[in-house]
Amino acid sequence: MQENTDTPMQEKPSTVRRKREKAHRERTILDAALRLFVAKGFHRTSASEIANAAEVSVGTVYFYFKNKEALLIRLTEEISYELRKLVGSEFSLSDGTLDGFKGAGLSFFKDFCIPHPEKVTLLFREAVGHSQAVEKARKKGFTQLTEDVRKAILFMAENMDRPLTNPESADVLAVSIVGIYERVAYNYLFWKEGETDILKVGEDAVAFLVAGVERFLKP
Amino acid sequence: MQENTDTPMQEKPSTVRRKREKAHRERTILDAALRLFVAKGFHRTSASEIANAAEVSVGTVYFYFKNKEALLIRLTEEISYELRKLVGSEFSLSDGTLDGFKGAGLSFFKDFCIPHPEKVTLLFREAVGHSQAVEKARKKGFTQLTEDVRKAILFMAENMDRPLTNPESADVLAVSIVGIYERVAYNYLFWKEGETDILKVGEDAVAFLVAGVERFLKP
Amino acid sequence: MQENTDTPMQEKPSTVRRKREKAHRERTILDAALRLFVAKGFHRTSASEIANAAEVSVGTVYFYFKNKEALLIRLTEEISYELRKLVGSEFSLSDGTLDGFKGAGLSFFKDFCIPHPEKVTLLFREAVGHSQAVEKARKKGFTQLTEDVRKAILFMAENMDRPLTNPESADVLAVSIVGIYERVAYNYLFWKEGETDILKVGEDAVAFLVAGVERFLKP
Amino acid sequence: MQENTDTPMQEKPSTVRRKREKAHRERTILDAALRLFVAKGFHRTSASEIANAAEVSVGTVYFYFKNKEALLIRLTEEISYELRKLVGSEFSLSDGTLDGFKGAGLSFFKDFCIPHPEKVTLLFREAVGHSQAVEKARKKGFTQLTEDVRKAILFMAENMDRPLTNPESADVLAVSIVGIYERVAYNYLFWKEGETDILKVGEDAVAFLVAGVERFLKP
DNA sequence: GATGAATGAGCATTCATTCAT
DNA sequence: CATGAATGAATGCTCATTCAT
Repeated sequence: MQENTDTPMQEKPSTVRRKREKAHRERTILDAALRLFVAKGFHRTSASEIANAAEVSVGTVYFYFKNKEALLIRLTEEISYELRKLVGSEFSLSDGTLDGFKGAGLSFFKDFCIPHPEKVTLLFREAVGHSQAVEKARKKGFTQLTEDVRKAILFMAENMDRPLTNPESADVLAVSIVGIYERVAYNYLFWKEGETDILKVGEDAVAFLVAGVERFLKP
Repeated sequence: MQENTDTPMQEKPSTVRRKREKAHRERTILDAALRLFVAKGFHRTSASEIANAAEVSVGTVYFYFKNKEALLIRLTEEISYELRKLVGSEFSLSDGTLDGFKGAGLSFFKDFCIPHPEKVTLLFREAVGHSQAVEKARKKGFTQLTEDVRKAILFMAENMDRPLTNPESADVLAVSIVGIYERVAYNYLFWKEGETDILKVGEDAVAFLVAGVERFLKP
Repeated sequence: MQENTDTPMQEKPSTVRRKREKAHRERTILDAALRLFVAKGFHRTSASEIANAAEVSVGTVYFYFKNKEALLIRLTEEISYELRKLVGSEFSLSDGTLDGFKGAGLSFFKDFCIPHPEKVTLLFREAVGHSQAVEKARKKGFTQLTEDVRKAILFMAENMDRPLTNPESADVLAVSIVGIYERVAYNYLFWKEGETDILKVGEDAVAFLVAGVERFLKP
Repeated sequence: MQENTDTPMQEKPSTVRRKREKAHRERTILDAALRLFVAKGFHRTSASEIANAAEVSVGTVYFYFKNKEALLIRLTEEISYELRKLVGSEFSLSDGTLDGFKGAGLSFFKDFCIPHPEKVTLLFREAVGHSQAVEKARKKGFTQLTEDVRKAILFMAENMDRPLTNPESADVLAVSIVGIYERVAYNYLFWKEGETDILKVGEDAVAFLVAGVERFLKP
């Protein structure tokens, strides 16, 4: 049993590979679960179906995840995080101008909804109406996203030197904006029969919400 | 064979009572189901629990409703209809002014969310993420409500002699507004820890959305 | 309330009508049950389906028949009786000659199977494998029919002055003959794909069984 | 990486044992089901009763068999196959003589009915009058058995140099013979009160049917 | 006699989860 | 770590039967 003494604390190569494989397995399972949850619904998807789709055994699914719900929670968290990172980075990229704010909004439609409709479905449909644990994750995701939007409004207001008439209103505005994103995305992505230009729709929605925000900024 | 010629086609008293009782049973079952679905979630509510809560037998539940899903669909339809009637009547009461529009919006919070939080929960949480049949009912409810809002915008625009810069945008505005209502209601009713003055919040939300609408009206 | 005194013991006209109507109702229900049992199977036919088909209420079905099983038993008995009467009368019509015996056999195919395939189905398929009570009726029907055949054999033997080599064998012959009728009918009526001339088949079967019987007659 | 080259493709001992255990479980369940179906009837036997009798859990029953019906179908198939193998082997053992033909017939009573009355019951009573799937299996079993008998007749005819007067009649003869076996077995095994010597009965039945067959052979 | 709403025992089936191998 | 057979609680739903009207 020789230890690699040159680089202490360094993990054994085999351990590294193990970790990579482990991460890979986890990913595969999560991807399969996402696909199935969206296609058939959480309740109509059984653990063994997920296992099949991921080409592992049921036991393996339960080795990586405590239970089926844990998969949904994990997906909810991941997607929430992804969305936040995307929108958040857009906001921080923006220089606190109205245009930057608009850009971030459009990015939601362009860079999230269009390339990842299944993630929209999971967040806005499949994660809804489950146990407290799932609801907690969903709430956390929405709350953080709302908080990001709220801060962006505040930052923009400060940057533009047009403070909010009532700073407390920022929260309502943020919640409203998230509500707009949510419903507009779901509506035009899944409920509209005719092919809609989601980007055109997104532009209108963003114009609408920006005007709403301006209403709360001092002149 | 004497016929009651005064009131031809009048049903026998006993038949009338039967019908009333029948309608009453249905109501009782629906009410019990609503209560349980909201309290425990649709899936964690069993048919026999509903029967118990309604003080009837399981068989009776299934005599009045094809299956458990039918209860959820029926509740979704009923609540959607109720909401539409409320908001719609407010809109039609409004005389096509911005104030009328605002009033209708506030009414949603004041006359629907506050007195019937359980209906909000059913519509915005429990009815989500189920079979196609439920989704269809949910879609229909939202679509009709959206349509009402859209027409209200158009009517207001015409009445104020400030036509929409782009009439096609009315749909996006309506969808956005519904999204605001939905998320604001859910957020402040169920997710906010501190006691929030939902009416205050509603006022801000309405001010926000009205400003958004004005942005699309020609000056 | 005048009584018709001319013909004492005569039933009141209204009572007569009642009886006729009662018998009619019963018939209608039995016919509906037969149709449904054959089409869907006994277990897959519900009492209310029978009621619907007979255009009466479930309660009425249960007024005339103790339970669903009673319908099956009654049908089994009726059809057994009908079959016996037909075959039996043919046998008694026959003058104790081989030709008479053959004629009775052919009559089974010609006058029973072809005009009433549904009765064949009930007797040979639907009445099988149920409760003891049904099995008892089925057994009785078969036993009596077998007994008729046995007596016909004995009568013919006597009449032809060719006694059975072993009189006790008559029973086995009769059972065998009934078995032939049963399976040949069922096979060619329901299991053969191609259109078979059931009468041609019947002739062969009868020739077969008559030869078998002759084997047991002294020369 | 050493390969066991002596016995390539040999399975691991544990795998082999697993397979044997699996087969054993299946057998145990089937045996329990057969016993119960015959004793109580298919419909009056519940899945959990089968599980109890087989000393496994309900889930295990459903792990091995799609549903309760699948058990009945499987039993029908197995018993049909067994019967065919027995009778078929007897026929093929027979050298195409009448005696061989008789022997095969007697074997049905001696080697099948007497040692396995429960199988007779399943085939001739419990498998009757169920869904299309069961009927299909039953039909297949009977059809194949009939076909075996038909071929035996033809073979015998050829071997004895006494061709059939009408070759097409062979099918009717075979069907008739199967009918005789079926009803004679069921009658004397389950319907006769007095203890009957089934072998004596079988001899008479076989004598009867052989005479019937001879009637169709040219002299 | 006729009705049909109400009953509730009964059952097939599913599926999340575990654990011996 | 991976497997997949085994578990059994849980539940939706049916339907024969009753009985008040």
